[in-house]
Amino acid sequence: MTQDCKECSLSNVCLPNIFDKGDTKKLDKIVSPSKTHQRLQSIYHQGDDFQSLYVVKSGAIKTYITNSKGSENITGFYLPGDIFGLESISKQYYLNTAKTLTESLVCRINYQELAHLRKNTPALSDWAINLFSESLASGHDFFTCLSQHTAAARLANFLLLISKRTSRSEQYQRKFHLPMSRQDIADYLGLANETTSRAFTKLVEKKCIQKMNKEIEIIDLRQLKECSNLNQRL
Amino acid sequence: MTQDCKECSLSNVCLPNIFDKGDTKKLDKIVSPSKTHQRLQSIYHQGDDFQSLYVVKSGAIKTYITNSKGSENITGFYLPGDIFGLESISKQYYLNTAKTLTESLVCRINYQELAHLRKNTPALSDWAINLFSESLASGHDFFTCLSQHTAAARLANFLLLISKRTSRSEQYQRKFHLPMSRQDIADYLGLANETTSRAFTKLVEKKCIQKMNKEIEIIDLRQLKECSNLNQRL
DNA sequence: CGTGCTCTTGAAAAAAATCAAGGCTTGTGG
DNA sequence: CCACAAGCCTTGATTTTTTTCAAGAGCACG
Repeated sequence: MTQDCKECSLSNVCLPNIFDKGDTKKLDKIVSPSKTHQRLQSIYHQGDDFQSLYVVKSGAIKTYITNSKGSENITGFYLPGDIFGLESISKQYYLNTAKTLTESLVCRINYQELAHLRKNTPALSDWAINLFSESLASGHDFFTCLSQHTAAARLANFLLLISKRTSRSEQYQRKFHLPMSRQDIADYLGLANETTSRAFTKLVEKKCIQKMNKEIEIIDLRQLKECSNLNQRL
Repeated sequence: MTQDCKECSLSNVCLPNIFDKGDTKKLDKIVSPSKTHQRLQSIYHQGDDFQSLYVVKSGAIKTYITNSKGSENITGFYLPGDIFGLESISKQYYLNTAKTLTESLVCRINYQELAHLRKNTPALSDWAINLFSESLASGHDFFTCLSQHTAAARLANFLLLISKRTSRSEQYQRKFHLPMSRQDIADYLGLANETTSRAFTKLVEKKCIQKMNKEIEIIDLRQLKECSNLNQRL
């Protein structure tokens, strides 16, 4: 399954206008044709040699490390348009394992070749640096999520984040789909899955949200923000 | 208090060998002379326009956001050699507030001018990208810290991280100083300060560590790692 | 229409937060 | 140099929250 980056529906998200029409050919050399992965398939493993960055075209990805008790510490969820693998560049091995949550389409970018292309294309460096900063910013959001004390506050925070990221803007998407299981959310928030489930129930009882399995609808955004405990001046 | 970057004891950490001797002059133009900040002084505030990155020369810095209950969610601690402010580049305003934990010496790097210099100095882009990846990797470490369930596991993780960062290598420093208060650690780990204090006591009782106020000594590294619950294959 | 999941709920046990008080440090001023 | 005050850290007792263990409900799929 091969295709050009310029044909890609995500091209404006992924590589915004830094190449001329002709230049996308250079890109096609370093980007492997995107590949369909079945549900729960690993893309790379913790400890593998770092070679490539990846972009989610469709579906959803989780990255996690396994702790000594055998349970997963989830370190990130990635949705369409997101790039993953960035944190592994400096150590040259993957710091975590990446696995699909649903059937997903993923492009692979050879990092060596990207770095080489960057030398002759200064704009590519600007793009990369901005991308990194966004990635740090989204990590920042998740920190605040985890440092909340109560389960309901953590979950409210989490839902707000996913809602915003689903919309790919500063707006909150009112209805959205959670591609991950309750257990994955629990592993991400540092809670037991039962606690996560009860936190969902609590948010429903408070009439902040409605849910139909993995379909979430925010009914009272203001109150959900209140539950999240975040200072929403910003 | 003015000085050259090439005279700086951190120069190999901060800007490793990418400039010729003469080239550091270019740098001196964009780096403000490092400034002494008193204890608990703010360097920038959440929401301020983003203008500069900062490097810790001595002392220690915390970044935090204030939640709706008025307590602090700490998003990072920065030790000598660390750069902070990176997560604010993409949004162009500071995502958090930075404050000194102790009297500190901090350099300010004007970001606009750095970006400009980068255009003519490709090696600077490589350096920047590596720096970002390291920053993401260290955020990654902290995720795993927060997603531990028990207070003692979180604290053990935290101490291991600080120990490693203090040594500025892959080694764990056996004796080290914690520049932050117990309350700061608690705000960072998402715990009450009493719980943090009790977790310290527990690690001492288990003979993992010894402590004298803010001076920590690891007596049994293996057991401390066990407490941290991390899978230490890597 | 079962079978195997995930998700939810309940009850009991464990952990953490809260409230309260006392001890230890540090810094200041007599 | 000592005494005292303020703040930080620790500990205890109680309340609240979360985890754990157990079981049942709902859904997806063959």
